[in-house]
Amino acid sequence: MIEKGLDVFFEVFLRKDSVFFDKKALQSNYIPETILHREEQTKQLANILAPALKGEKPSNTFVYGKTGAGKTLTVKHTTKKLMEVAERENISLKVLYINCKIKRSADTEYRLIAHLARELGKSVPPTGLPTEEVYRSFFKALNKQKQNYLLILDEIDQLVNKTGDNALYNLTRINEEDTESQISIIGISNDIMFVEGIDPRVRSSLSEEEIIFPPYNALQIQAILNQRVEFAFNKEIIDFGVIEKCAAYAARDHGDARRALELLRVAGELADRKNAKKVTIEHIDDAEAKIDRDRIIDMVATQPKQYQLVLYSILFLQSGRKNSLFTGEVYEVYKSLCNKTNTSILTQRRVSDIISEFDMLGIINAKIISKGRYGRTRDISIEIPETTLPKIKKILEDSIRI
DNA sequence: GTCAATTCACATGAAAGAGACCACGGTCTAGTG
DNA sequence: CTAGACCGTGGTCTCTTTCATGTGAATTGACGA
Repeated sequence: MIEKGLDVFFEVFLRKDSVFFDKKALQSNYIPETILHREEQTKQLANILAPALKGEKPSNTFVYGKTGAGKTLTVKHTTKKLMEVAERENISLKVLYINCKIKRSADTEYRLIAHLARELGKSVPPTGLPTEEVYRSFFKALNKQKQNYLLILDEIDQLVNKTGDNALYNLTRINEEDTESQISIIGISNDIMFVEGIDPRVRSSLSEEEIIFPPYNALQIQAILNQRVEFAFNKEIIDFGVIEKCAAYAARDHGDARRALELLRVAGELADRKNAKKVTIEHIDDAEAKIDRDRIIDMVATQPKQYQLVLYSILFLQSGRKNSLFTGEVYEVYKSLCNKTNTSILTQRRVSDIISEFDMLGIINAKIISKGRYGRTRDISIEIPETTLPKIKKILEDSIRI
């Protein structure tokens, strides 16, 4: 019976009209043919990279801008065009794109170099080798053939924050040594202040050129959305004012185009699920709420057990009363919770760090306050919307109690 | 009443340890010719 | 003789602990008016 129901469901699903024509255009890895409102930056970048076509080494470049400002998109787009010409003209040039933020991919020195070596056709184990060894392997691959490399390090600030500037220093020094190949580095960062913290030698050689991506304003986001809507949705599906609303939402926090596109996509999905003929403003509102909720739920559910215990302690304490709570109290509750669930107890030092990590994730709000004679502590309050709280609690209870 | 010293309850940093992973090379063992 | 199992060594990486130091204002207590 159920089987039959499913069959029907899938068939209906297949034949159902969708508001989407091609959802791909709304996904974040989609590269449109023309990039709107980034002409200036594209030109700058093209100017910097062009020498590569003549076999010269382009300057190392730093690209700044807030999330969703089109940095990655522009860089990818430009290098892609560059490669097309290079291939046509038979110029030996290679572009390596690495996102330093992706876990277990390139977020440490070892992994970055290992990743690079692998890109050059060396097989490097994910761990076990001395970093030196991996460098050697990488250099060897580099020298095997004369070629210019364009190394794009996306979210480079993550790499440096976590592991220091050692890797960057070594990479910039490759060109000083007498090697066959040359490497140009394009660093992409969300954080403008981040260069302040790195070794001056690295900084000067790394940021020979700088390109800054200002955030989009609401009008520009509208234009971008309109461009994507052409491809993504069927004709006349988008209700009046939807684009504007989407753009307004996204422009509200630093013109994040990625967010605007996600909003639109989720709104479309919601409309689909409700069998609506059009995507309306209400769908946008729902989508905004849903994105927020999903984000938090996902974050909470994927936390390690110890983290969940700490979070549960906070929720537990908060639900009992109105006033805010402090680290010491949370730690006491956490300890007893550990005893109940047979979990090893972490030190207060560690729990303190965990609390501050939750603060960074935006799940809680932890302000450091001084209570004078009565010490210094964090003033903790929960940032999760009322409506989502019960669900979060349920998730935590389920995963802790086992 | 005023002002500097004290004190609390943690925050914050640095360093080092534990344990999970993994590669590599050497040794042992069993199977093969 | 050789392939494969097994072990010890040495490496990375993440999560923790340990030890040390920092911090901001309420409180205290000496001091002077």
